[in-house]
Amino acid sequence: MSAAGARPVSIFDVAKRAGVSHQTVSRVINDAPQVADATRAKVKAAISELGYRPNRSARTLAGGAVRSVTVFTFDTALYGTAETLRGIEDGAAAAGFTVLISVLDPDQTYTDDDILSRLSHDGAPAIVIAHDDTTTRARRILREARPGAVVATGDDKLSREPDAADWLVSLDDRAVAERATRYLLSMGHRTVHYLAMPGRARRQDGWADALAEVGVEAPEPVQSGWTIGSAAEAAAALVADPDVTAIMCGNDDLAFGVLHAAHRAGRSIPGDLSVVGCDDSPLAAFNVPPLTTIDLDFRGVGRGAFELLHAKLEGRERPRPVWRSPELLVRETSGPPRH
Amino acid sequence: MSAAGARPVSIFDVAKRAGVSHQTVSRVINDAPQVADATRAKVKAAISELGYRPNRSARTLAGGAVRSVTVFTFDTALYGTAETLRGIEDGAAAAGFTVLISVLDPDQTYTDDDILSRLSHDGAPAIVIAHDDTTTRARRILREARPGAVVATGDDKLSREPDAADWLVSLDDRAVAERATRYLLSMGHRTVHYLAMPGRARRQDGWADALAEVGVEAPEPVQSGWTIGSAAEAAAALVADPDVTAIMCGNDDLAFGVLHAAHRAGRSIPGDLSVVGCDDSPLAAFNVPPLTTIDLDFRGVGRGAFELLHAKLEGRERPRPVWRSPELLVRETSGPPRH
DNA sequence: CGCTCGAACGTTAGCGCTAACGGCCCTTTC
DNA sequence: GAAAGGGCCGTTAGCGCTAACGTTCGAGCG
Repeated sequence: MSAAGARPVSIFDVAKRAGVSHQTVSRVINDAPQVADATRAKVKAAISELGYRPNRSARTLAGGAVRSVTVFTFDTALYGTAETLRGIEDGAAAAGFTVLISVLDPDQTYTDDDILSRLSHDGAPAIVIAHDDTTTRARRILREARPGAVVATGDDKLSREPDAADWLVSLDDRAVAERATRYLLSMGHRTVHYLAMPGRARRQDGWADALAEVGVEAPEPVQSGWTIGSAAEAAAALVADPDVTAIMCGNDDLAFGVLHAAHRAGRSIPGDLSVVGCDDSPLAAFNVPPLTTIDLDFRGVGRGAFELLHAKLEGRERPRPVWRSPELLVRETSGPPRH
Repeated sequence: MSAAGARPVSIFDVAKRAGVSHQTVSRVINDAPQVADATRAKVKAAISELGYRPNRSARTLAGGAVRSVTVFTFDTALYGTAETLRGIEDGAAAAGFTVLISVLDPDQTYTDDDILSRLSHDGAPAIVIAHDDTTTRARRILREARPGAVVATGDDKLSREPDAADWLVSLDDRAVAERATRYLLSMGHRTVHYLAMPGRARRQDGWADALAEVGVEAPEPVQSGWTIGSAAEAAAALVADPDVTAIMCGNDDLAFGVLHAAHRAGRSIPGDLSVVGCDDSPLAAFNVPPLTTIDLDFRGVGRGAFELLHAKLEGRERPRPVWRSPELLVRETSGPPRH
């Protein structure tokens, strides 16, 4: 244990104590072969006696294996991004990686340089959780600068790019929204309205596709912001309309906003109005009434994103996805229309 | 702009281009005085022409000013910790700091070395968001190793330590819970029950103190986990008891769990049962019915934590707190008891 | 007019680590 | 029994930056 203030113990201190060269110590801490067992044991003993811990900056500088990722996101507090981040952290911790966070303000415009200088060094690996325009732009900038070391999650409009398979880790948001919409249609609703969050274009596509399939013209989607309050406001007119019997929401938070607005408008759930969310956030199952939604494994996606990045860095094959597949959870905010 | 794959531009490349020494470039990027305006301009031009961006690892290694913080937390997805993290990130970004995340698993036991080796280098600064035993332990380990560079938020049992003022950034959780309990008492409830989350001992203290003030013996607090589900389960017996008319919850998530359990038990809110949360999470205002709770400015606390750390690193005075003071928000889950 | 002094730079020496290479010694092989 | 081959370890040279000290040169002074 190095005393506070004193110069931290370095690889040379360990080397002297163990009676070997500093390079041998380096070999031991990097699990390199070519070290005799006896020597290895001696070095490890010296390491723990002195409380030596490698300096990550020095390792990075000296050009060893990469051991950090920078995660770009626009909000660490939203359920989806928070869980994705958590998944990334899980994977990173298991691999001995350090995770750096860089939060991008959606209302700000960043230059290429603004984005790139947030990396710990030129060409450092990054994961972008892209759900809005700002993060999508950041993703493009980063990928241009370092195609081999940047992956992304999310489902913005640009995920349709041809090479997306190479760097995108994502659930099939289109299919997910399509399934939920079909479910509502199957309950007998004439049509389904859509409350859209910023970005996430593919969910909206899925909703539109499901309607097109049965020959129903899609009503104009209603645009909401990311907050519950903005959803309640955006949905006010929708819930006031007695002809509206089913609303599909971009995510659970928006659905809670709709539920709130519906309550204020005096409409009963699910009798007058069916509401379906997306994400299965922690509250969905415990809301009163419990929210019908789709379980999305964001944490798994985050882990998958890290693993893809890790594989790319080590030149390995793309690993197989490891997340749960989405599942429609029918609870108590949806049902057949009354009339 | 450095081409992908090619060696990134260094301070020497800039120096050559500008016709100065590398040290002059260093002075320019560090805003040091002693550089003629004309030279400074020349160097800045070279920097932008070449797309030079300083290597953070090299700067750290060379012993320049500290430019990163490691944040220790046990869950990045919980509302309180997520918002605190966000506040830290805000402050850090403004000061040009890099934020590293280190998530600690509450179910795991870490050695001193496990914790310390998560820092980017020996003695790197850290902020601990301490709400449970694991993070509290981490806080102690880190502070012992580097008292000058570790601050914490949260309100665990150990925040009563004598020197806490020096490193703790925290809301007065005791007063907050006391105020909420007093409010319930003032509505005519004979007593108030408490649903406790892990850690956060001071909130429980505040509740107990409020009861003691009016000479009511505090009922046994009910212990919950962090999840809404665990709260619903833990509160099942409580809500089934018709003598229980008011429950104070450790945070909003627990309150949602109680609301859910109460609904299942067929008790009406707030007629049969008053429920008060704590945190004012985004959903509280939009829940049906809207949740009575206390607004806590976690983001402000996070910013305050970063600013305290920053001040310590630069040897400045402790800055004044900058967060909103807590406020009781009486909404629709609380009221006078029916009988 | 020589001197001091300070502004404005340059030079040198590390920070702690890894890569690359070199050297020693003990086997193995024909 | 000499050559070839490895296993094991040491030496050297950086990575990109900053700290500390040196140097130059012109202004200001008596």
